[in-house]
Amino acid sequence: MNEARVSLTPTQLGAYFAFTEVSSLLRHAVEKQLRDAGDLSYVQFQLLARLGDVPNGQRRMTDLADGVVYSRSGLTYQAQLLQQRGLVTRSPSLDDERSTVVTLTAAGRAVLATVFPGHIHALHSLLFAALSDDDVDELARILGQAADHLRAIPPRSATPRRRKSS
Amino acid sequence: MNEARVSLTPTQLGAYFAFTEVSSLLRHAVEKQLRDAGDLSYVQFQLLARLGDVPNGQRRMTDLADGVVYSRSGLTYQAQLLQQRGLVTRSPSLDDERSTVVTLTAAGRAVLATVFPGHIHALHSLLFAALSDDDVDELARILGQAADHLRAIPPRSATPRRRKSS
DNA sequence: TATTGTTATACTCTATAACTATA
DNA sequence: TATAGTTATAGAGTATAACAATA
Repeated sequence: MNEARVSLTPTQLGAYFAFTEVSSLLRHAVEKQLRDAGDLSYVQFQLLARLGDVPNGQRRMTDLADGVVYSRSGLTYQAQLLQQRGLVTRSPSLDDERSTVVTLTAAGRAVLATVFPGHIHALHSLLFAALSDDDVDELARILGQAADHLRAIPPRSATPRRRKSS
Repeated sequence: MNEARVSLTPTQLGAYFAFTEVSSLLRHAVEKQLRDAGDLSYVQFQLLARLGDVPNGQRRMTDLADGVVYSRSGLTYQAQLLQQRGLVTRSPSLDDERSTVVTLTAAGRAVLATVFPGHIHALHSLLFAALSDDDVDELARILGQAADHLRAIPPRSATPRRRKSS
C-alpha cells in the first residue's frame, strides 16, 4: 500500500500504450465488420453471442446486463432493438415473475452464423497473424490473470445503493 | 491465404475473451476516474496527453485525429469543448494556412497534472497489481507486435478515397 | 423493503455531407 | 484538383430518475 506509486516503469507504460492501441484499432475493425456483415453494433453482437453460448438460448435481463458492462435501461433499449428485428423474444420468467427472460430466436442464430466467420477472420488477420502460438498462450495466460483480478474488484452494474460520502 | 480458417483454437478464443474483458473493465474504470478527477472524457484525456507529450504542446488537428482513431469533425467538436474550457487554444498554422495548430494551455497542463496520479494509480491497482514484472515484459512485447501489425494495415482516418473493388 | 425491469428524458458522442479556404 | 478544417445535421447510444410490479 505504498502511496508513493505515482509513476509507471517504461515497460508498464509500453504495455499500457500497446494495449490501448490494440484495443482501439481492433475494436474499430471488429465493429465495422459486425455492422457490414450483420448490421449489428458491438453490444448487440455481445448480447446475441451470450445467448448463443447457452444451450437453450435464454438468459435473464440482469444476467445479460452483468455480462456486458451496462446499465439496465441501456440493456432494455438494446433488447428492444433486437426484438424488433426478431432476433430475440422477451417473456416473463416462470420462476420469478419480476424477471424477463430473453430468448434467442432462429433468426437470431442465423444472424450469428452469418456474422461469425467474418468475425473470426478479422481476428485472425488483425491480431493472431502477428503472434506466434507461444505468444497467444502467454497472452491468454497473462490477460486471464488480469481479467480474474479485475472481475474480483468492482461492484457490477447492479443497482447502485446510496453512495458513500462523496 | 487459407480461407478455411473459420475457427479459433481454444487458446486463441481465451486470449480474445480475456482481452475484451480486460479492455472493457479497464476502460470503464479509467473513464470514471478521468471524469471524477478532471471532468474529462477518455478522448479528451487522450488529446491533452498527446499535446502534453510534445515539448511545445502543439499539434495540428490532422495529427491529433490520426493519433486518436477519429473523424475530423469529431475532433473539431472535442477541440471546441477543450477550448471552451480554456485547456487548449487553436490558431492557424504559420507554415500552412490551411492547418490549425492546437496548443495546450497552462490550464490544460494543470488538468493533466491533476488527473495523472489517479490515472497511474488506477492502472496499478486494476492491471499491474495482478501481473509479475515478467508478465508485464511479455505483455509489452506481444502487444507491441500486435500494435505494429495493426498500425501497418488500415487506412487511417484520413479522407477516404474511392474504395477499391470491395 | 428489496429486486427486476421499463419508461421518459436529456445529453454526449460520432459520422456524413456540404462548405470554405488554402496549396 | 487535393488537402485542412468547420458547420449543420441527424442518429445512435448511454445514463439517471421516476415508476410499476413482484418477492
